[in-house]
Amino acid sequence: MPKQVDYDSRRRQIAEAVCLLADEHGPEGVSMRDVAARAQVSLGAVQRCFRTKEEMLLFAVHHVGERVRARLTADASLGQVAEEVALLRDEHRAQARIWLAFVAQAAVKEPLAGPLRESYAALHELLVRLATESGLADPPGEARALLALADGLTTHVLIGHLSAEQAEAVLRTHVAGLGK
Amino acid sequence: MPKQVDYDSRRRQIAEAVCLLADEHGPEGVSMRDVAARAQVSLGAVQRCFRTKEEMLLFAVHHVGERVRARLTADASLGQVAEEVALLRDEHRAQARIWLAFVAQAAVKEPLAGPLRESYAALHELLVRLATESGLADPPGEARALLALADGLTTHVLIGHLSAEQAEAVLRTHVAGLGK
DNA sequence: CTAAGATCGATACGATCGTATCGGAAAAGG
DNA sequence: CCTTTTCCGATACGATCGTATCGATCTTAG
Repeated sequence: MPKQVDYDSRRRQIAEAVCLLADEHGPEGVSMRDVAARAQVSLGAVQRCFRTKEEMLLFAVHHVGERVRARLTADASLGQVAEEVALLRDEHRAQARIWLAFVAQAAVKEPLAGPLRESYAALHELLVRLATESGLADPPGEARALLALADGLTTHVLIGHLSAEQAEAVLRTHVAGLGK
Repeated sequence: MPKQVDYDSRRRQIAEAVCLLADEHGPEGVSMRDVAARAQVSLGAVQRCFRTKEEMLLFAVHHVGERVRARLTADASLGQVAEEVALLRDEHRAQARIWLAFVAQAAVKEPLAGPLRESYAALHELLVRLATESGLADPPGEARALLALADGLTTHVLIGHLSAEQAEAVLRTHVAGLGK
């Protein structure tokens, strides 16, 4: 048997390149060739990892979801998690753009929505658990509100409608008011 | 002088076509040719109205913003406006998709962000006025929170993470809690 | 009626896209 | 050593994109 290649690690490597480019031009604006160049592999290599471009994007969405989720389980309080989800810090601005890009794409290209819903469900579950531990009434409702608020604030920061500081203040106020 | 054409009304007609197509394939996925076909004009006519595709998209963003804003000034209460902004009703689902599509595009293509910020600023101002009339403390903050919450909920409905009913419930609960 | 000029729509062009194809390099088993 | 299988990357292909060009057509002022 000849050469064997670790396709899974290569897939991740390519997914990273997809994210970098999606951050710059949006996910529809990334071409297979640019991805290949960014990932330092040939176009053929990308094609061998993913039969089609959509398959590649799908993998990338899932990949991003994993990364965000990984950062969260470490945190403890509702407020910390919310701030983490909101991706307000400068160093997470790129991740926020990627996320928004995929969300918008998913609203129009149904297949992409699957992995996204998965990620949101996981976040929701985490927030429900924390809300329950905090003794809040209606944890599912509070979780939904917090998640939507965080997402909306992130978007408004990306657009430039709010500054990161303003968004953070709004989020903190909301969390502070949760104890009724 | 020969034939004179009302370019402005044609621009609006084309913008409508852009919206219809952006709702189906996203704003990057609409081609000049498809727009022309949808607007029942020739490709040349579109080119004469807008020198470039970006110019056309920019006009379309502004156009959508106007339409949403027009529907709002009629309403009165904070809650009504919020529900209207959230675009939760089925018949506004298309507008919501268009809006999200442009927002995502703007996060990556800076020129598009201008008209969007304009629209958001107008909405913010309206909410601030209503919040002030309701005697709330910190009207700007509450307005920002409400706008972000509505936006986030809309997004989550579009993705399929929440049902319209769940989103509406969250929004109503938040508004109800505004009186402290 | 006629000439001038705005509008028209068809067509051309070059670039870029996703995908398919294919001969050769590389590596492991016989 | 040689065959076999896997991987490689260059190239080809057809479609579609945004944009530019151009002669025909229509409208109106004189």
